[in-house]
Amino acid sequence: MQWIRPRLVAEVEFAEWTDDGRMRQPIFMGLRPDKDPKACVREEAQPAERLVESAGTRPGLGTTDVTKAAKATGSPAGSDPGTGPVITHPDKVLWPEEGYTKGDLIAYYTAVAPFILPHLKDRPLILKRYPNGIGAPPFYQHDVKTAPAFVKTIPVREEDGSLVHYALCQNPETLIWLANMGVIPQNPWLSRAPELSRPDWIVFDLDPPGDVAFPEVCSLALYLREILEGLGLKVFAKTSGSRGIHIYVPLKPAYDFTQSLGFAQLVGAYAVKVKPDSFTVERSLKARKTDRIYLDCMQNSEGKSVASVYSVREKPGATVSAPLEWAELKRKVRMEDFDIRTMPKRLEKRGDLFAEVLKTRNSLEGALRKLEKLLQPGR
DNA sequence: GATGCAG
DNA sequence: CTGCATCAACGCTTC
DNA sequence: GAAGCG
Repeated sequence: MQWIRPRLVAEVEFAEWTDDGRMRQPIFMGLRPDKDPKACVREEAQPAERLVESAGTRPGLGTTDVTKAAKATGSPAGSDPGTGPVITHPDKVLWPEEGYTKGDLIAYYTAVAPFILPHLKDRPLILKRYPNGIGAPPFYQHDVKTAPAFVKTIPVREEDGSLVHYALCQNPETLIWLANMGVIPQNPWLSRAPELSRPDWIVFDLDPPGDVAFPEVCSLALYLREILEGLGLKVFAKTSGSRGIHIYVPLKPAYDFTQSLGFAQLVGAYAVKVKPDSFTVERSLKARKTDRIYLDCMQNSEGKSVASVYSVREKPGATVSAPLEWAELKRKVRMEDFDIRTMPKRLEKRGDLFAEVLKTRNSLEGALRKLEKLLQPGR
């Protein structure tokens, strides 16, 4: 048993709700010093909640205040489902160059929670944790053995027979808890519970080498869009927040990973066939020509993840993965235009430009027929 | 960043 | 009590 | 067989 005194507690009001119970408008009240030294909270590790709840995951209304909740219920903070996340070391600097702290990260995710949560919902998360900031080595965590009650997890049987409990991010509390654990980007699977072996999107990662400028990446993203739309697919783009562009092909969850990966690789082969001086699918860095954009299709394997839209990246400037309208790819957008400070304003102004991704359900049959025709020798 | 275990 | 290890994994490649 | 790659 251990006693923790939270130095600060998050004050977040969750005021409005959509019909299906998702948060619409969070009001981040900032971080408040814990004034009462006696208001120590006993944080007891709990076995993570094992059930996947489709409904009823709605977090507690009102101010999420650990201290108050603990007092009110008289029970240990971690064991009360109505209790919010405990924030530790909010002043810890995670981006040394900019001086951005863990508190900044938490404030960001709180602000964008209503927009990012629908994209994370029901997707197992691969936690990539940076407890000591982006300049120190991170570590990965798949199995979430202990977590507060508000964190839902889903058991997944691994190939070796072992059981791994993946976290699902179903509510704002979990988002804050993750950020507090040093999780900077959110890395969800490409499939959702309960259909974990059926991806509901394909991602093409256009990853430029050091000597290809961003406008060139944008122009090739537009070209890949032409290819995919020519196959009859509705597709969407976002910045990766690192150097490249991610193109999403939303799917009806009807294919397995072998099929979606196979399709992605065929598209990759076709892109290289048509523009061999621009694209490469060569995975080895050494064998890869340094003036070509790496079209990474291998991310579409089972159990892999791609940094989600609105994820903060572990990069200088605390850039975020930002959805783009196709017209924006033709204009002068820069990766650095979208960061931890500017994204909330853009969301307020433009709304969720990736909302359609969750409503679109492409089929692959027709596209595959067309693609096979295009790939026939002699064409 | 949190845990659990060795010393 | 302090200190230290642990916290993933997949297909494919080249060395 | 090990190590690199994303």
